[in-house]
Amino acid sequence: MKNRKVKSNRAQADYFELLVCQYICHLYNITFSYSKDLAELSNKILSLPSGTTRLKLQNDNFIKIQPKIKKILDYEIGQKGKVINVIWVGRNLLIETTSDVDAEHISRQKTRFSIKSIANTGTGTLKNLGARQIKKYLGVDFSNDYKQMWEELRKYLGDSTSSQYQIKKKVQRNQKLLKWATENGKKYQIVLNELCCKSFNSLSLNQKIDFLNFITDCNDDDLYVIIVNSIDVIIYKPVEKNLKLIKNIEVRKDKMTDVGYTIFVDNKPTYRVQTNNTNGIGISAFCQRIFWV
DNA sequence: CTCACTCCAATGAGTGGACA
DNA sequence: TGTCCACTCATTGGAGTGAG
Repeated sequence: MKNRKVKSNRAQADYFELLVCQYICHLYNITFSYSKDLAELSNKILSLPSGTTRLKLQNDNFIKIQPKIKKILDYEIGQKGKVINVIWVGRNLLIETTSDVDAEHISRQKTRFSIKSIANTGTGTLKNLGARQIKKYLGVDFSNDYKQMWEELRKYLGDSTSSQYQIKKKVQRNQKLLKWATENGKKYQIVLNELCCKSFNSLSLNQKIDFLNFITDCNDDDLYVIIVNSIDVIIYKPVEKNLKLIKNIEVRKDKMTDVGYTIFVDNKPTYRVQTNNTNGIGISAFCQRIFWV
């Protein structure tokens, strides 16, 4: 898997989600209606570099979580009645929920799963905030800086007419241009990081709690998060992370980096925040990604 | 020197607005 | 009304680092 040109691929995550759907259908005698998607995704993965290894990884990870899924559902069936339907949520409800697979019970209640299948170590991205969420929760409007970054890049290239898309392609193809754009973009990452860091600390405690509850998607009582990587399977219910009796939440700058900071909850480092461009430094929109510490 | 962990980079895909 | 593309949000991989 070393030296791969294509790093990650959505198809792998989609394939994994469908394996879980298929398994739940099999457990409770429900017709699996995504066979065609599963076959197409399998072919897509096989066509990528190290395709066989990628597919094997998903299959191996899947085997590890089977008993865990069954255990959860057997418990939930006791509460909500038998499972009558399985829905592949995928990325259809991106804003509304982080659930990937929903099992629907006869009572119409649901048990939902957010599933992450990771090759090595780590727990995956908890949340990725675009400009809209950054403005909503932190009150930081970075749109003028973003415009300015592009103006500087256009000025350097002497191109004020091409679309951003065209410029992006041009820069990606040329190492010298890419280097310049990256260096220019980094300045803005640092500025945005600083702004967000300051803004967070000036929020009221309730605003901070709202923000963190949004990050963890912990208002959904039916949701389970399952993370499987090379060393173990991690399962938790986000709702159990709901912040109630919290006295202090604050942000401290990481020692190591100027595009990240750490959110401390009652003096315990809990979340790591990373300020980046989403699709290449200096040539794409800004975002913040949140990880477990 | 090795390996685990941290930081962050770069991809795919959905959505909706602009504009023909 | 169809096409393009900017923007948003999700995913995982790889380079770098430091403990042993």
